[in-house]
Amino acid sequence: MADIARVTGVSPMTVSRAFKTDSLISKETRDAILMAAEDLGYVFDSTASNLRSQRSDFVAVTIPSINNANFADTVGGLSETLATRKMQILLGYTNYDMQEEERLIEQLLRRKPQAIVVTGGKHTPRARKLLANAHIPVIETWDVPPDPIGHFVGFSNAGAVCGMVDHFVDVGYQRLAFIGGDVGRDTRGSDRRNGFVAAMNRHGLDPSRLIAAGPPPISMREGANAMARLLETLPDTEAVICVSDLSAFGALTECQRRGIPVPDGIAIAGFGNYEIGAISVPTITTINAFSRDIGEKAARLILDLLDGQALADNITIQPELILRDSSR
Amino acid sequence: MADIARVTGVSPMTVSRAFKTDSLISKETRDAILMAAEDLGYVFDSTASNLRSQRSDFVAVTIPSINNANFADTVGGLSETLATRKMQILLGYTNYDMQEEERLIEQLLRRKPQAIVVTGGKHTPRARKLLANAHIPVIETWDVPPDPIGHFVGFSNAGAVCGMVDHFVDVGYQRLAFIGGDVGRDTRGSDRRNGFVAAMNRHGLDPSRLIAAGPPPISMREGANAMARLLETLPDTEAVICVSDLSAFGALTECQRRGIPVPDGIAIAGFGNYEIGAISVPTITTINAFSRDIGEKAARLILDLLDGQALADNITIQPELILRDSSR
DNA sequence: TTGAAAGCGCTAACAG
DNA sequence: CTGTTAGCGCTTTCAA
Repeated sequence: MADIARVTGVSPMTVSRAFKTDSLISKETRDAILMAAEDLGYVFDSTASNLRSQRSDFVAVTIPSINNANFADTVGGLSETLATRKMQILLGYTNYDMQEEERLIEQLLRRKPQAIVVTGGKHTPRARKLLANAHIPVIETWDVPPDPIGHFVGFSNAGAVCGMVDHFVDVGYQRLAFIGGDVGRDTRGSDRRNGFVAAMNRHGLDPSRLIAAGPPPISMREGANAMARLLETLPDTEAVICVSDLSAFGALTECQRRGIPVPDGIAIAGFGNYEIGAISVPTITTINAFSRDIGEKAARLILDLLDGQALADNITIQPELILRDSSR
Repeated sequence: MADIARVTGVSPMTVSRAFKTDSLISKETRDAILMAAEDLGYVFDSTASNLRSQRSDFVAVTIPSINNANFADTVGGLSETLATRKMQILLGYTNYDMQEEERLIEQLLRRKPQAIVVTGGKHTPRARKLLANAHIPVIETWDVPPDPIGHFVGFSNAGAVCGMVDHFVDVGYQRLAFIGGDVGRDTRGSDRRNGFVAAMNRHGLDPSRLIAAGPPPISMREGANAMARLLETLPDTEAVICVSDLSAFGALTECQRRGIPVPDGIAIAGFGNYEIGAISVPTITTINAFSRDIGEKAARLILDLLDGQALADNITIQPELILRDSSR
């Protein structure tokens, strides 16, 4: 900026002003400065700007995995909405691990983000403390935390699966199974499994047909392997709910390889409304959790909180059951 | 740090040293400082650190879309390899748009990253200038640029598809088609299409069976729609190569809906070795471009360049043809 | 092994 | 509309 100021014959402060859209500065001065900047190959230094003004334009976001269309949609919604205010996302992956999440949160907070968005409502005690002490908006997503740290934008994973079980029982299925990950790591998957068990108990049905397909996330292949185990150990199962559409599709392919018709031989459902479930043959019954909406609403909430005009602290999403050809 | 220094009875400089792993400081002093820091809820300020030391721990990365398993794998490889040196990724999405890429590159460079990784070898002139002037390692990926800005880690998209056409012609297919996006936006997709046309011409076959399925990226649904058009307008097509496994799977489902057997009625191939092609029924012939390797190798190249000990400027990947059940 | 002084590049605050 | 001064929180540099 000093160089530009020298070339243009103004003070560094005026150069600084020329790069802000709002500040009052004459058009000619600004044009001359911007031209000189381009000439000199000047690149604005956000680091110095952030340090001096004590406000970054970062929003920190942690997701379990970058390679998941649902979380990608949430990040997309966040990113696009925050871009309207020139805020940038600082993204980290926890790999479905709370310890890793803690490390990541600590690292991200060092950048002094304006807000932080985390996935899920369960964290290590230290992570909770770090978030609470950061004195910035904290948004938990993809869950309805029993004890929110700050704010949340999410839905009940257990409740959503309960609704699906209710529907399946309604249309006459009795021997239902659930394919998910190993318990204890992916808390959203565990919550879905818990919702399955609770709903089965409520209906007086056997809740023990649970297949654990390995550590989350469960791939298509693991869904297929789980379906193979299910068909071999509990061949009278009438319908199976999978923790995601990806594992549900894997399960479907296993049936196709074995010549078992879906849904007449066995019904299959997934979770997450991934594109594959809408186009596979047969299409797959699923639950739409409005991934992109979660991101957009979280971003809007952040902007409102920063403006001091948030209407609500929390946003609860109503997931939608989508009935397709893989079930009756 | 001043607060911690006061509490601990040392100078701020000593506190600073306590947070570096290497620096020489007595064990007792460091322990006391770290304990005081935890007590006070101190969070290290990377912004100030970066400004003073004039080096960030950022590597900037631009990808066309976050919601793409191939690019996600590349970012995963980058991220994990760079994490070994405590470097963090600053990620941006271009949405397959060179103008947007230019804006993004400008924004990312303001953070003074240590290196920048971009997808593809085509950029606006201004973006090229910005990258060249940044005086940091620039890595182009997923392509073999005719005129590299700095370094590249990639493969020839055209060459990979050429190899696939050669194989198809070898095994007896003659009337081949290509399903891709509209020309002009996604340059990797266009390159694949060009590779198809070149190879067909080389074999003296008709290269005009080209279906444009809309602006990239092409979804499963768009692949299905394109296949419907292909079957209606050019029903004697023997095999179709799709720009990605996702569109290939969509095309496959369209055949299934119409009762057309694959590969006996028509053969289908994709690109990218997505999980879906390995598990669908039938499995889908594809090209493995080693997405994750691209990221890992780019990261390793960056680390070597920063250490001043890079063995090679560029890394050319050899894509691998994977023959599966969707083709003869 | 520790400390003192200076300053990274920008902008808040105030003055004109 | 423009300029001056000071300082954000750290680390480089030099000294002890």
